[in-house]
Amino acid sequence: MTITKENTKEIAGRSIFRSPRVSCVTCSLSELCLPRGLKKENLDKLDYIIKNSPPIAKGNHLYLPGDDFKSLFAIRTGSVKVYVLDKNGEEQIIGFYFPGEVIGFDAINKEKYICYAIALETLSYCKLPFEKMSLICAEIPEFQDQMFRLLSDEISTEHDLILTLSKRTADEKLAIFIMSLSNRFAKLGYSSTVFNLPMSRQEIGNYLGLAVETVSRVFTKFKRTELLDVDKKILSIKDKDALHALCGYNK
Amino acid sequence: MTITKENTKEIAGRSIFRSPRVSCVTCSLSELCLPRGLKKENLDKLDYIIKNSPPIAKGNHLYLPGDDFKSLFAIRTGSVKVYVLDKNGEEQIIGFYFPGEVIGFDAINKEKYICYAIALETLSYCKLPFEKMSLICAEIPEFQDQMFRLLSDEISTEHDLILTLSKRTADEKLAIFIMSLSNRFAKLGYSSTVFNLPMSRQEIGNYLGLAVETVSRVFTKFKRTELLDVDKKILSIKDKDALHALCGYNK
DNA sequence: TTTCCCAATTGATCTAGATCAATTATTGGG
DNA sequence: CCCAATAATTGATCTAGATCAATTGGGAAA
Repeated sequence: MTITKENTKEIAGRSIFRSPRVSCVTCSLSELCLPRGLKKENLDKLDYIIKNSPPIAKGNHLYLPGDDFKSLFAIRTGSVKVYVLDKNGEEQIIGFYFPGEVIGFDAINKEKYICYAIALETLSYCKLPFEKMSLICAEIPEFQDQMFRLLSDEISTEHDLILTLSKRTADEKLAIFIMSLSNRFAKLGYSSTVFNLPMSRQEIGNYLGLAVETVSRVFTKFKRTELLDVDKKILSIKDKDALHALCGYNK
Repeated sequence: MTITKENTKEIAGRSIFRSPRVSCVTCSLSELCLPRGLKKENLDKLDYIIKNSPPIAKGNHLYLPGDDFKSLFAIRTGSVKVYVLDKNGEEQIIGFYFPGEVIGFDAINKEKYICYAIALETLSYCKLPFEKMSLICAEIPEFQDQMFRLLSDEISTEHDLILTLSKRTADEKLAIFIMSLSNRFAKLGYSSTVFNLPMSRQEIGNYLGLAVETVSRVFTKFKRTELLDVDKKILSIKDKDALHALCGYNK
């Protein structure tokens, strides 16, 4: 099946789903997201251009490859999977993204999105029009700095993934993956030890370059050796030190 | 051995090595490098801040992890290997860079370099002081655009590497590697079919997540099947189509 | 030129993780 | 609530590529 914007259903704008107009000034993510370190008056400028979009349901796409690049997207709640399709139509996952994280940077150069971005669960997000952002960058040095930092951060994250993929065993890959989630959730103020896995085992395997069966077996092994518990989607870390040790320097 | 700036010898500034002051305006790489698409008058501003450093010899480091981040580096001639050391002190190669390419982006966020960058052969480069670059970005919109494009490009390149590392066979990895070099050399105006490999087999393997022996065996196989010839460091592509086919969508 | 030292190649064997296969949850649609 | 489709687990086997081992080749120093 070819995926198009048309066959990914948008949630109806029913009042129950209609989020209040959220501003960067009051957003709980402002210390993680784009606004980090910006002064109040600059935040207002940002608020002026950022479009606080209505939530979309699980399974909907934020963008598709080939769409004209207009905006970056900041995640407010929920999670996103970014992937491409290879020559055989096989999904190849590039990353999972959570609240406070910004996606779409890889489209800047090509002026088209080159990946698929799909909501793994009900998703609310802010749309960041890139042209306008560029203008504000030129105006507010702190904001330009912050943009460069975000881009740089994305590059660092991918360096880490590169090292994980090319030099680690299945056990290490999964430990690194879990610790990465744990750390990101902790930053968001959630528990670092008990959390929900919004993606399937299949998707974890795909992302880490492992077969599903291997992911499942490593989870079973980690349960047996009391590193963690995982029941369906709920994961709880029982021996953080041991997991951390498996990660080596990463994470 | 711990690597420090001190034990990487700088080439003496002997007249034979002293390069003429090269400006972006006259540089043959200006259509690939930072200046791409900039108007003459803006190029002059760029020239004013860019430091055209004296060449360094093979084996010298451009920067070390932990050094304060001051500058990006644009390669003028020669090639650079960027790597980190893992917990066991093992080298982990992040990338190889050639003329017209810019390195150091991953340091912006941390304000420290996080990788090693070493010259694989005699290297000439331009030093791009980041603070000053930021100022020019705010002044010249085209220049800001170009900076964003370069960062975005780096992210795309790493996406490609991620896909290569996690989903490809040894044959495919090597084909992708060779085609990537071929394409980059072609852009520089060099032959796309005959070129020099500035890195060792060991380094190719490290970069692609393969053992040296595997790299050697795949080269032998490619020679046997007439895809290419490789004698020591000189590689010549004999069947570009077949190599391209092995790459799938990449490159 | 000779010697030393790595880099590269080639062969033999081993193993982590893939693939194939079967079974048992789970989930979502009607 | 039921059923069909899908996700996850577990077991058995296979294989690409790692590892171990030995040999060859080439370049730099004297």
